[in-house]
Order: sequence, then structure tokens, then C-alpha cells
Amino acid sequence: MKKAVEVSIQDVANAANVSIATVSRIVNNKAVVAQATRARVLQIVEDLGYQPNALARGLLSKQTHTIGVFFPKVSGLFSSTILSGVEDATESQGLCAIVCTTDSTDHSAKRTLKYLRVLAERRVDGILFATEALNDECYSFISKVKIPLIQMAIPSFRSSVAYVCCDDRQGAFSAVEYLIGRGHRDIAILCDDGAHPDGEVPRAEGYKRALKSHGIPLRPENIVYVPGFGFQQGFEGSNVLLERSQRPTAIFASSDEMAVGVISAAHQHGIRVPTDLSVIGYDDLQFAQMSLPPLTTVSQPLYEMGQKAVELLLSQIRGQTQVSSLILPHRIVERASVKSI
Amino acid sequence: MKKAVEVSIQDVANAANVSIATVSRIVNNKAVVAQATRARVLQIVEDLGYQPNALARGLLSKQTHTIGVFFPKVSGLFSSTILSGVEDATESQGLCAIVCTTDSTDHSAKRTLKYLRVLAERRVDGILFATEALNDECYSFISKVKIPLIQMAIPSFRSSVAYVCCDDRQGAFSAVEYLIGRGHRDIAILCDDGAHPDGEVPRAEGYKRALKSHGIPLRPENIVYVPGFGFQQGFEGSNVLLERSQRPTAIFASSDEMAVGVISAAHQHGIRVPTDLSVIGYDDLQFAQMSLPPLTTVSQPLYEMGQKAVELLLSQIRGQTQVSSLILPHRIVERASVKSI
DNA sequence: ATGAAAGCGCTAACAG
DNA sequence: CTGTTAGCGCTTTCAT
Repeated sequence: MKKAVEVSIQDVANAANVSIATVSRIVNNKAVVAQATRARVLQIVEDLGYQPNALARGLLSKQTHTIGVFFPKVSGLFSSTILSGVEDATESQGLCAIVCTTDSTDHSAKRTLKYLRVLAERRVDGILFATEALNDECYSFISKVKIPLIQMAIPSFRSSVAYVCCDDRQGAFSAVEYLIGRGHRDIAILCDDGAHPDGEVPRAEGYKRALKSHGIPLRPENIVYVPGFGFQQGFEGSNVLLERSQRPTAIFASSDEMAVGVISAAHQHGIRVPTDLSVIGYDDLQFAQMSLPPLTTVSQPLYEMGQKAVELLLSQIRGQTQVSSLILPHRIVERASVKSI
Repeated sequence: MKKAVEVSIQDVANAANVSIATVSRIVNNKAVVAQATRARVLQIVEDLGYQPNALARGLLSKQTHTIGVFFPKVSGLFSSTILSGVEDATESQGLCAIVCTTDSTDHSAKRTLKYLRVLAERRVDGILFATEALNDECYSFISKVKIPLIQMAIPSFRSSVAYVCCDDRQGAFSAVEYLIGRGHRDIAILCDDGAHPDGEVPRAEGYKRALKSHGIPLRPENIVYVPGFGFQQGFEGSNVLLERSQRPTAIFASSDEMAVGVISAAHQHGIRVPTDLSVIGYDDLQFAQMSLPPLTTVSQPLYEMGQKAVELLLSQIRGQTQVSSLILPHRIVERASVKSI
């Protein structure tokens, strides 16, 4: 017997003694077809296990119902939370998502470019790009082949590409204000030194503003830049802070992983969190509630971000020329890593 | 100007004054073509930004260089580590991976079935299935459409489907033996009650054997079954253990998340880890090293598992009828959650 | 070395 | 209501 995937519309037509056009109509519920034939054909479709060939369809319709989703290589839970939102949205819309991982260590973006080419050949309907700013070469490729594109988790500085993200400056502002509200005055920040599109570090900006708007003088040594958002960076970055004679009473970490790193470092120094030191994180990943103490943090709606990105992309695919960007709200999730003083 | 993706082989042929056959030969490096034409055509391909249409190619070749990868919905880091291995392997092989999430709460596997149908229509070259056993309906669908399939992370009980996983019984045995080697005798285990293919709970089996082989009597109340592998399950499941008058000196948790849950519960009870209680986890996910104390655990090579699965799948796709399964080695990673007594 | 033509599986006019 | 036909973009004989 033929493999089920090898039976074509022709086979069905033959078996049913109708033309392939009729089979097509029935399978796609187009036009009116006699009840009798319809039933007969449907039965045969069933018997033969006929599966319409999406390649042939796509060739005609110029739509593949497939999108590509790019994530940085090693981002763990952060990315997979977004992906989860993306995947739920695509699934419910009848799309498929191809995952593409970018290599952040490779500044020429060779891997990204390779994927882009592959996706273009496959005629994906659109592309979602997370977390990293698109470099020029990649961007020019995408705009040359004119594939709809939405940026996630980070604002795009190119006016032609819409994005969905949170306002990091605001989020940081809230976090620091929260700390201030709990009586803290000597607050440090740990942040990634990665160049942001506009050259600033939004979370550091938010931090500065919060201090300023509360009339708290900025101590420059309270801002420490580290290379990345990981546990290691949090751990090492906080050491300089913790070993100072006058230690800050609170640390705002730019990610939950960093925050957990801070807590570990504190622990090694015999500093208790939150008794001796308060720490607040950013993201609200799954493990924020699993840490000891459970982490107070700025929650980003990552899952929703993925969902919304798919919606935006879809409306762009459907021909909406001007799609607006989306700034999702963050919120503080209070747990137990901050003490009032 | 035409979108680059809309340039067809015909356009190139016209512009170069050759037939489409010649363009095809050049693009695919088939047959011998005059140096002059080759150069000219290549130049035009470049100028026009011609991208061969993968759909058309696939229609002819019956190969899509695409595979589908199934993961349970809420598995976070566990799945994404495997996925990372899968994606690296597919990328280097010139394949694309479509992520499909299964809904573990839905016992009829509606979502899985829907995806399976979609993948069949797209004529994916193969399927990778992680973590959950395939239910009968899904399996019969796959075998009907004859799509090559490899199971990951859990052994398959169907002789026709190959798998790559670790030996959980052995892993559990090692974990418990490790504990015994550190002087523990009163050891509890927290395990998922999910039905395993063969109806047993491999980690519980390994636990029992380890005790037995060291002549330690089994206390039935030391085995506690919980519904799942999460933090919550670890937390709640360990409570019964921790509130007992005679508390075990060590707990073997069936996952790192559970282990962290145990540590949190212990903390709440004022029980120090590892001073008052030792705990060992399973998986060695990224956060195992971030916990306080850092978690001693059984490391599963999840990333490698994903890679190997792709290799197995590929050899099956390439026509290897008998592909063998693979049991990857685990190892104990010593950190700081176990004390010698 | 190159071209013409068939055909992969399907949809969409256009006839009947 | 149903069949015929012309492609969609490509690869692959078979000629030349």
C-alpha cells in the first residue's frame, strides 16, 4: 500500500470517479457540491488517508503559514517563556513556528544570516526577532526580501520595524522607587553594559531618574556594569559592592538570574538577604519564586509578549502597512528579598 | 521592483538569455556548464536577489529538510535544554525545526493530533517526540503516514520506535548509592507518580535496588509519590517527610525543581540543608548551581540528547531501517547539598 | 554545453 | 454541479 502521505488528489479523484477539481472543492469546502459526491469523496479521502500537500498549496497561494522565530543562543528561561507565548498563538492561528538560534558571540551574525536565507527560500510568512537588535546586514537582507518582521523584548530603533516590549526605563524606575519606598537610600544597580540601540542603558537611566526624582544623590560607584545578564555576572558584579566598607542597603539587579547571583554572593560573605541586604530582580522568571528568599522582582509579561508579537506580525502579513508597536506593562511582584528599613 | 522572493528561475533565465534548465544546473552545481555562462548567470542571480523556492523544490524532491519537535507544555528549562541540542544539530545539518507543544492536561491529545496532521501535510522529514509517551492514537497516525520518529528523554515501549534517553533506574541507583556512601541510611525519595510505559516508576525502582544492594531495609513511608516534577510538588511532597517525628537524613528528589522545592520547605521548617538534611536532585538544570546551597544532582546530558536524537532521526530518514536506540550516561555532579554523616 | 518538455500536487478560472 | 486546463517554480530526462 502507498504511504498515506503519498496519496495525491489525483488518486482520490480516480477512486471516486470525479475530477481533481471536485476533490479540491470538497476538501476546501469551496463552492457547492452535490451531497452524494461530497460524502463519497470524503469517505475515500478517509480510506486512503489523503493529506493535502502543503507544499503544492503554498506554491500556488504564496503562503506557507510558517514563521521564523529568532532567539539568542543561551538565554534559557527568558527566551523559552516568550517562545511559549509565541507557540500558543501560532498554534491557535494555524501557523507553524521554526526556531532559529542566534549566536551572540559571533558579531558578523553568520548564523543569523544563514537562517534568514533558509527562511526566505522557504517563503516564511514572517519573522519574529527576540532580544537582540538586528544588525545592519541582517536587516537589509530582510527588507530586500520584504518579509514582515516584528521585534520582541527590545524596542527597535528602525522606524520601519514594529516591536513589542516593556519600557525598561520605567520598569527600573519602579523597582528603584519601590526600594526607596521601603526606606532605602543607598541603592546600587547591576546592569548589563551591552549597547542598547540608542546607546543608553535604559535600566540605568530609570535608576538614575528614580533617585533624582526623590532627591537622593547619585553615588557613581553604585552603578556597576557587567557583561551580560547571567548568574555569574550577578555573582561577580556584586562582589565589588559587597566588599566595600560602606555597603549599599539594597541592590537592583537587571535580571532575576543576576539577582540570584547577588544572593549567592551575599551568602558567601555571610550577608543575609533581606536582613542585611535587600535585592530586587527583573523579569520574574519561573525560578524567582523558587529562590531563597523568594525574589521580589519586576515582572515582565514575557508570555504575553510572545502572543502579542504573533498578532502584530499577523496583521502585518495580512497587509496592514502601518502596524503600531506595543509597550506592555510591567509590575512589581513582592516576595521576600526586600526589607523595609 | 519585484520583491526578491518573487524572482523566479524564469526571470533569471530571461535576464541571462539561457534556459531555466541551465540556471537550475548552475544554482545546484550539477553537470558541467561553460565558465562564461556560469559566471554571467551567477551575477544575475546576485543582482536580482534570486532565492530558489524551497516549496517547489520540495514538491519535486519529496524532501522538506524540516522536522517537527514535540515538547510538553510547561517544562521550562528541561525541554529548552533538549531543544537547544536539537536546534544546534538541525542547523548544522541544514534542517529546520518546527516546535510543537503538547498539552499534558489533555488526555485525548487533541493538540498533538492536530499538529501531527499539520506536519504530515507539510511533509516534514521526521518527528522528534520528547518526554511524554506517545498515546496510541498519535502513534497509529504516525505509523500510518510513515513519518520517521525518534523518542527523546524517555524510552519507548514500542519496538518500532527508537529512542535516546538515560537509564533512570541506574541514575536513581547512583544517586541513592552516593547518599549511602556519605553515610546516610534513612533516605527518602520523592517521585512523580506518572505512569511510565512499563507501569513502573524507574527512579523508585533504582532507589529500592540501591537500598537492597546495600542491605538497608526499605521503609515504605520513605517513598512519596507526587503528581509532577515541579517545585510545588517538591515543596508539598517533602512536608510530610519533614514533619515526621523521625525525619530522614536525606531526600532524593526526582528532579532539580523538586529538590529546590524540598530545600525551600526545609528552610520554612527551620531545617538547614545540608547540615540537618541532605538533598540530591536529578537533571542538573542550569539553576542547580544557582540554588542555595548549590545542588548536588544527577546530571542528564540533555543537550547531547537533543543532538543525538537528530542524528538518529537523520539516519532513519536516510533509509536506515533498523536504527538502534541510545542510552546516554548520567553522572553525579557534586555540589553542596549533601553532607557526609 | 544547452534547451525543450514533462510533471511534482494543487487551485482557480472557465466551460459546459 | 462538475470537468478541463493552465499554471505556481523547480528538477530532470531526453534531445540537440
